[in-house]
Amino acid sequence: MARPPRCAPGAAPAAAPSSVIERPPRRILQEARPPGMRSAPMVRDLVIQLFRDALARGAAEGRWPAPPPFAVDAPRDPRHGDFAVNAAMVLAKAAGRPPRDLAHAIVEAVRAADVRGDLAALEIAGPGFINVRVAPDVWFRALGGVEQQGAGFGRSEVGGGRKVIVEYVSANPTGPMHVGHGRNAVVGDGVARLLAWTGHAVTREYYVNDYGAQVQTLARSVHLRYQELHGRSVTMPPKSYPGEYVVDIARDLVAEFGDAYLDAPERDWLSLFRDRAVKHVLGLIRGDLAAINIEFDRWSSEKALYESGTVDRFVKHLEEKGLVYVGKLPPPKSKKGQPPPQPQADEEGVSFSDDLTLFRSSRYGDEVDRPVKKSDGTPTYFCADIAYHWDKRQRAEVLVDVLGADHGGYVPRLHAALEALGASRDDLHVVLIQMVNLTRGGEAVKMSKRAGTVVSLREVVEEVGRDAARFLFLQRRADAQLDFDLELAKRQTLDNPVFYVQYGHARISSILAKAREAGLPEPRFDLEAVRRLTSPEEQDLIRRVLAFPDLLVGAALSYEPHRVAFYLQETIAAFHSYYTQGKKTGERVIGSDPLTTAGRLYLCRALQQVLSNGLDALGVTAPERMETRDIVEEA
RNA sequence: GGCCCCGUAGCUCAGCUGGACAGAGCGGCGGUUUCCUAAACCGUAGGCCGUGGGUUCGAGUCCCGCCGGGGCCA
Repeated sequence: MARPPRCAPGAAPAAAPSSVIERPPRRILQEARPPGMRSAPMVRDLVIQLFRDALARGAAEGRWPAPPPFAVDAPRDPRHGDFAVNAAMVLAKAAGRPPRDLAHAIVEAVRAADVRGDLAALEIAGPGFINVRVAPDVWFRALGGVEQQGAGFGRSEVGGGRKVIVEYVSANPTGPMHVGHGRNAVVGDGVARLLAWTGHAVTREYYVNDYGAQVQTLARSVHLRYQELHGRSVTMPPKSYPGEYVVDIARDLVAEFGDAYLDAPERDWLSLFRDRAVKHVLGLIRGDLAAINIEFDRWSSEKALYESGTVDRFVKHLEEKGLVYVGKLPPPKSKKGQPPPQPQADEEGVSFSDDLTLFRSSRYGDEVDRPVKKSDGTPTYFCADIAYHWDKRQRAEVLVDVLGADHGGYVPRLHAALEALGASRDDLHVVLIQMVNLTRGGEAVKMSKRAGTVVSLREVVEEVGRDAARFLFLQRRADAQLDFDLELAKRQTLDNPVFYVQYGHARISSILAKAREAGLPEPRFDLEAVRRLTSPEEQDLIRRVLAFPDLLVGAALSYEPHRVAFYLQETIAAFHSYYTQGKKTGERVIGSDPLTTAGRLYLCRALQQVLSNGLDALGVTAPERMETRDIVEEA
């Protein structure tokens, strides 16, 4: 079994998508909308509650069977009202009645339940949808929640304080981070932020592979450079780390130990050189991460798992549970017309001819049983990794691993391990990160690990800036290949999405500043004022603002931070459109009527808050103002 | 050879765990400015959602086959 690097090799040229889309654990979804758990009443919840009550009463009175889960969604077409409810359609079969017929009955029941008159209209449409139009005042009142919660608007408790460990990056400590690692880091951090926003107790964790073959190779590379610094000429073998940072490490060792290890046997220096090298490289990685504003709560060392005896105890545990046996791996199938394959050890020194200790993962959905101990009795990488996952599972209820997409094949055995050990496979959710293709003005930036032309994350961040790097990494679903154009990322124009969104925030801030200069009162929530927000554009913006908390819940529970990026772009586009619309009439936000102006300013403030909170959830800054650049007219 | 993923507008991609006529950005074409940022907006062209079946009241979304691209195990 190969020892997998834990991050996507973003440097590989022209690779295509491969992914496993996993769904959030079911039990979280079911608890996703506990009634009354939000501090501010959300409009959608109100509709759900009214339908639930009405359906429950009807069922109790025997008018129809107990309702299955039904959907309350905002329809794409605003003519279909504020929400479309499919309750009649999902209930029709069990009730033995045509959907539209049943819909009439349900509408009657909901009308009866709506004692406060929160619903302005209920219509039956199409195959049996019930289109709901909420009374305008319900929307207006809900807008007060934005001011009330401020920087916390959008926070929810759907996580119920559940402990989640998000493991991401976990790049081998053998060199600085490259762009592929960067995407993993930013997505992982985005997932962690979203989970925190939705009431989970999040630990961000980095698994340091500081024990196996890779870091020994690093140590040997350092030793070669160490010899070189003593005036010997060396050639770096193909499987070594030639980077300049390796020379730095060697230089430190020369300064400290002189030539003490120049001709010493490997056993004298290997672990010393390894430990020094790992420490140095982790410093580099920490710096790379800091440059994009990422910090971990915990660095878990593979080596420490061995040294503390955790791995040995874990193997004993597997033996006691009868989950392992001694046997051989099935030999690889020989192709037609080709000689049978010869036993050949893989990177970790495992061959199908060896007697291995195998974990019965095939009982739990894996293709074959996986070795946990090699023929010499030493544990495999996989063994330590499941020991680590088991340890994490003791510390948290839900685990998230952010892995490179080339680890798709690794996922079933992790699931198998959790299930075998008495947890649920759904306790671990894996986010697979696809390749990053770096381009500059449309031209592919050629990268090759072997040729040493991999572009480092640091270079990219220094060139395009932290915010652009973060936002663009979150622009796409994690499991879709990402084209990252350095030229575009750097551009300070509207075709750069991060700029577009940030500019929107700055523009709104500048409008609010203008109002302040004009001596207008600070925008506060005032029902009378916001009731003036009746234009289609304003109504649309109100609904967008109030959809924000639900958006965060959906993004968090499906581990998809890219949804937030899309939401922000769409929302600010709607504002720009509204603003320009007003320009035609000569009156945009600040107008002649004080009450209307107050309502519009409050809407601006609410939008500003939502943009700022959304950007925060992505770890991107929300600037108050942006430098006005002179527009050079081209003659 | 076995397993897995992907295939939506010229390009890059969304599509909220099946819902009502398929969306955005870029690019193309045509417009809008007495600034509370035109670093913006509006309009227009462009898609048998790879393909053939199936499930369903209803499929871009779920199931099976095929074609094409990729990944993992070998």
